Amino acid sequence: MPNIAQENDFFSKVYDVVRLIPYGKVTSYGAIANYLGAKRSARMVGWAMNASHHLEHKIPAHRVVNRQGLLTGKAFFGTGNEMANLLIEENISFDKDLIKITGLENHFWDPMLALAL
DNA sequence: CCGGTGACTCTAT
DNA sequence: TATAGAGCCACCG
Repeated sequence: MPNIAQENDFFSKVYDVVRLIPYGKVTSYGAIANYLGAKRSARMVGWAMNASHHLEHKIPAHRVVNRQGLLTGKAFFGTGNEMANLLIEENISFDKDLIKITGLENHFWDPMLALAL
């Protein structure tokens, strides 16, 4: 059972959960928000990810996609298909456009279940 | 303190 | 199957 640091900041909680995403797995903004008790606040999770770029802490933000498995944040990884490439290296299957995960259910990691709230 | 902003998601048309 | 609108709420200036 992983231990989530008792962070008071919403962002920090988000980061904690994202860091716990296992290799080869992905989750959604909404799932994280839901786990944190703010299921309608997926936007905040996305925003935290945006801010994470500015941090020194490494966050596997590429493992966080939207509910459809769409790489809505790929542009934030700068050039090319870096985000998709990172995921492909983790055996995540993509469609030909390298923008959407196929068989998302196979790769989905739900913090609510995995962390057995 | 107030309001704009957003890497989302759900619902209705 | 698409598109559009509304709700959501922490952060920053």
